Amino acid sequence: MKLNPNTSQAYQLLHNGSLAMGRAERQGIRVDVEYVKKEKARLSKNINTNMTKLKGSKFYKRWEESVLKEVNINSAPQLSKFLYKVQGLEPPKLTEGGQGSVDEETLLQLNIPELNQILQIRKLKKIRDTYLDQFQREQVDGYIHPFFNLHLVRTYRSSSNSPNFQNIPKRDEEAMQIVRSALYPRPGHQLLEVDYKGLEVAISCCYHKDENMIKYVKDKKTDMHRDMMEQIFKIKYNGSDEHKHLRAAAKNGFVFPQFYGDYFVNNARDMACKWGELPNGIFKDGAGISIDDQGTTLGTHLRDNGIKSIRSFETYLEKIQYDFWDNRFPQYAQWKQKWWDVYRRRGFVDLLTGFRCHGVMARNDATNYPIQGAAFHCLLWAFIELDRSLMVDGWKSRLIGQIHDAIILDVYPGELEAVSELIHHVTTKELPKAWPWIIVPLEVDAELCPVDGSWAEKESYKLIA
DNA sequence: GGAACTCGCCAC
DNA sequence: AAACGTGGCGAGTTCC
Repeated sequence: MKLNPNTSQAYQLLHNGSLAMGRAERQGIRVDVEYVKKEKARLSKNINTNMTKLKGSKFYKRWEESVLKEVNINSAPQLSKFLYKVQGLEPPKLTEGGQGSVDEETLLQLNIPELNQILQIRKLKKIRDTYLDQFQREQVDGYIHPFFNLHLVRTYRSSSNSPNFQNIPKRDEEAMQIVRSALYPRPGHQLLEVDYKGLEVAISCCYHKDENMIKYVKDKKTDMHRDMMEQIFKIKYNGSDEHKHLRAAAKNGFVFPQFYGDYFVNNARDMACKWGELPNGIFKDGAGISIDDQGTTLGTHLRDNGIKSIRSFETYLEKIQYDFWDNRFPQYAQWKQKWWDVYRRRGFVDLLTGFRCHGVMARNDATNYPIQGAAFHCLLWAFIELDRSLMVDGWKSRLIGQIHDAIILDVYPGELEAVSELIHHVTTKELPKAWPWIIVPLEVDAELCPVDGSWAEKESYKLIA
């Protein structure tokens, strides 16, 4: 895959982007080194306690007897061999390389207490060895300086390394707390994070111009994921926590994978495993989350509606998939076909931002690359413009990083309001003016940490009053 | 002793 | 007809 900013506009974006990223890299993010050391020690103790417990189990003894050398619970091949060859269990899933998988989803499915213990140890090790270790290793005088690369990704997105600032835990509450509690703004400042809402969906509209999808993006009263939740689970959305959970299941288990090119068989399996009650998925009678005041469970509800097995859920999702592309978003579907045809004829696809993707591509790539790349370029354009503004106007606030569709700043509290307004203006007003091909409104969300507070303490924040 | 590989897992 | 996009990184393993 050849790097090819095909126009001078694209070149300028990379050039100015590199300079802006460089300035953010130089700023860095403060690390509480003492905290990191203490937290690593605490995790180590916790890991040891868990190890001791595990070693006392019959499971572990049987494992020990089956190997010549010492048992290594970090070794996927060793665990796979023990479970599927020695113990003779049926692998619920195979890896890419054809071995019995021992990833989290698989081990949960096997439903063995010792495996859950291994998962707990894995999680703590990940926090300690991937994140805290990295911060300690990479910090200089109490600051890390993550790199933000613009020249490494086939889609013209960015990447980050040393340490990677773009994969800090967020969803898992415990991991999020531990890791983000290590990161701070400069003394007397506060961290601010601004992210585009549904940026890739919005940018996809600029390519395919699907009227129904544009309506979803433009009209705040509509909600694509809520509608899909109602269709997939045959439930009227009521805003309860349980229904929010199902909305997220529809979004992350069907809608987004479909956008990336996945299909109903995988969707059905994933949703049943991830969001259902194991080991029998959402279809076990009486299992799963309750969906109303009477305590009816999702499993029962689906059975009442004729969906009695993963197989029948699959068949049902197949219909929904065809409806999704044939009726709901037909213009998006046509665009995907057209873009693939264009790639096969010419051997490349162009981005709305003046970049060109060459090289061997699979069908999904030809549509995913231009969307992913152009979406990031929106962020990059705003980043450059904000960097310039903050510098020209002599603000004390600084840009310190970027996560594909989000910008992270180190803000001087006295400038918070002015900077907020500037950010809102640049990201949602100036960008669409500069790039007229952006035909849907862009929105941003923000989160703010207390003055001298860590990144774990962020709370939702309105950019403009 | 290091390169290249697999596997697992974190983010968008 | 086919079937999930982009990264970085750690640990284990194999090969040279």
